[in-house]
Order: sequence, then C-alpha cells, then structure tokens
Amino acid sequence: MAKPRWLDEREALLWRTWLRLNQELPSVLEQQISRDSGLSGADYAVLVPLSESPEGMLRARELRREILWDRSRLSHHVRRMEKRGLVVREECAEDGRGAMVRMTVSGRAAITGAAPGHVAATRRYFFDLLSDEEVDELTAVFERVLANLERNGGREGGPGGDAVR
Amino acid sequence: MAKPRWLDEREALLWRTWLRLNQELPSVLEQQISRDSGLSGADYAVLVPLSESPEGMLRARELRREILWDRSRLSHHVRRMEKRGLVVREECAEDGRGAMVRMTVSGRAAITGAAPGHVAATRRYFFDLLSDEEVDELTAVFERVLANLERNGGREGGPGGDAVR
DNA sequence: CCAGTGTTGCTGATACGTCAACAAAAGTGG
DNA sequence: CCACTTTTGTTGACGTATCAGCAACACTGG
Repeated sequence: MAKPRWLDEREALLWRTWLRLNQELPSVLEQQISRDSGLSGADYAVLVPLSESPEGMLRARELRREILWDRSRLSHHVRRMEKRGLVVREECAEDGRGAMVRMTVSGRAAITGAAPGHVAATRRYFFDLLSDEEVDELTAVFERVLANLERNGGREGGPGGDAVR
Repeated sequence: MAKPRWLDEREALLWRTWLRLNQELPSVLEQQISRDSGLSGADYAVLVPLSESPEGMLRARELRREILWDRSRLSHHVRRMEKRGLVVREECAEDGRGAMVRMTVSGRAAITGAAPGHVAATRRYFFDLLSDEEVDELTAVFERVLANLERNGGREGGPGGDAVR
C-alpha cells in the first residue's frame, strides 16, 4: 500500500468540497436549532425518535438503533438531558436490564418548538438549492456509498460524528 | 414560521441518508487513520496544510483559514500535538501577536506514513463507487450549497464538525 | 504621540464523546 | 438446575470541542 493512485484534480476538488460542506452545514444547522430552542443537535437527535413513538417513550436499545449511537454516549447524554428535565428514565417491565427513556412534557414542548425552524433551515440551506432530479441522484449515490460502508467498514454501534437530524 | 412546508417522502429519505453518511463515513476514515498511524482526524487535518507549505510551517492564522477551525480549538490542539512532538510553536517575526506552527521531523514522518493508507481508504469507501460524471455532479451541487451557506449562515472562524481530511 | 478599535492567540470552565471495566439480567447448552 | 456466554445499560477516566474572558499587539484617525 506504499503508493496508491493519488487523487486527481477533480477528485481532490470534490473531496475538499465535501469535507468542507460536512463541516459547515451541520454546524450552521446546529447553531440554528440551539439559538432558537436551546437544544443541541444531540438533544434533537434523541427527541425526534421519541416524539415519533406512541407513548413518547422508547427502550434505550431501540433509541440507539434509530440514531446509531454508542451505548455509553446515549447513557451519558440521557443523564444530562434528564438533569435538564427533557426526559426521564424508567425501568423496563419486560427486561430487567432494560431502561426506558421517556420524553417529558417540557421535552415535547422543546422539540415541537424547534422542529419547524429546523425544517425551514434545512430547506433554506439545502433543499431549496436542489432540483428534483438532484435529490434523487444524491440519494442514489449516498445509498450506494452507505451500503458499501456497511458491507465492509461496519462496526457495532457506530460511534461517529454528530447528527443534527 | 409556525408551519413550514414539511419534507416530502423523497426529501426525508435523502436527509436521513445524508445524516447517516455524515456520521459513518468520517468515523470509518478516522478509525482507519488512527489505527495505522496513531494520528487522529484532527491531527491529520492540521498536518496536511503544514506538509504542503514551503517550510512545513504556517502562521496559526493561515492554518485556521485552511481548516476553518476556531481559534481556541487550534490553540488547544496544537498544544497537545506539541506535547506529542508532532509540531512546535515559534514566535512570529513580523507580527508580535502571531504564532508560527512548525511541523517536526516526526510530524512529517507521521503524515507521510498516514497519507497513502488514507487515500486508499478514500478510494475504497468513496471514489470507487462514483462514476466520473457523478464526481462532477456532486462537486457542482456541493459548491452551490456551500456558496449559499457562506453568503448567509456564515460565521467567523466556523467551529464545526470534525474533518478527517 | 495617543486613544480607540479590531485582531491574534491563550487559558480555564464546562460539556461532550470514547474507551475500558463493570454489574445485572437474559439466553444457552449440558 | 447450573455453569457459561451474550446482551444491556452504567460508570469513571481521559481526550477533545466550545465558550467566555483575557492580554498583547497592530492599525487607524486624530
């Protein structure tokens, strides 16, 4: 693996652009969420699946499956969110190990307040700049890359960069 | 801004895919770098511009401009890298405030050793899955989004997610 | 020369993510 | 039923990122 084929001009340009976009877009969106709702991107990521589930409650394992977080990360973050009154932990009836994470009233209020602004920002900074065809093309490419990633480089829970969601 | 147009089916799919890719791809690449060179993605991001500059040395300000980091982040990270012997700080001749960051011999060895494997991984997980046309299409789309981002949402140094580079 | 202003980099406090180690419960095969 | 393994969630330690505040310097107009 001493001397692999280097990136050519066009590839290098794409790579730099991609890295930069991945740095800037999530950052701007997180700031937007945080500024007008006090939630972090991580908070948002946790609250979204909860808000979509029947009781506003999910087992930690399910939550992790949705957002692809490390066990430890979720545990720590839920503890912090609990301290802020956004969620509560309850014990799981069917499985003695399990932990249920339930959204509080104030948690639901937070996500309900934050979502519209976030979707609007998503449009303004992303979807408004894409044609319908481009939406489909990007989806196809990303899914292809993701599929390959999971076939090979996949790890268990997949710690990783933050997701605004 | 109470009720913005929600994301339709296809848009939501793209968004989820994008978030997931942004979480997984950088994570896999960072692990790859770290595993076979002991460098973190952040180390790599710092060392690349240094390795491309004439003396292996840049003023902190320039370095920040290249990688779009916060002042504080760079300062902290350079301190840690200095402790590990990858770079050294020197004072800037022309500007009394300035700080020069210089790559050490061992720093250059590290990046030289890490780069080929990283480029190979970049190919395996990204470029090998794209056609030539797709490379150009993606570049065009990303640049459009980035340009809009900098026109509006731009902040100063731009703290943001990590870049593997 | 000076006061005012912006820039540059550093630091300490705090929040966050990752890792290794752990405990408890559940599953599994004898 | 009993050892053994796996799954699940928690914790503490550590490295890292962000934020507010600071000090030193540079630049500008008077």
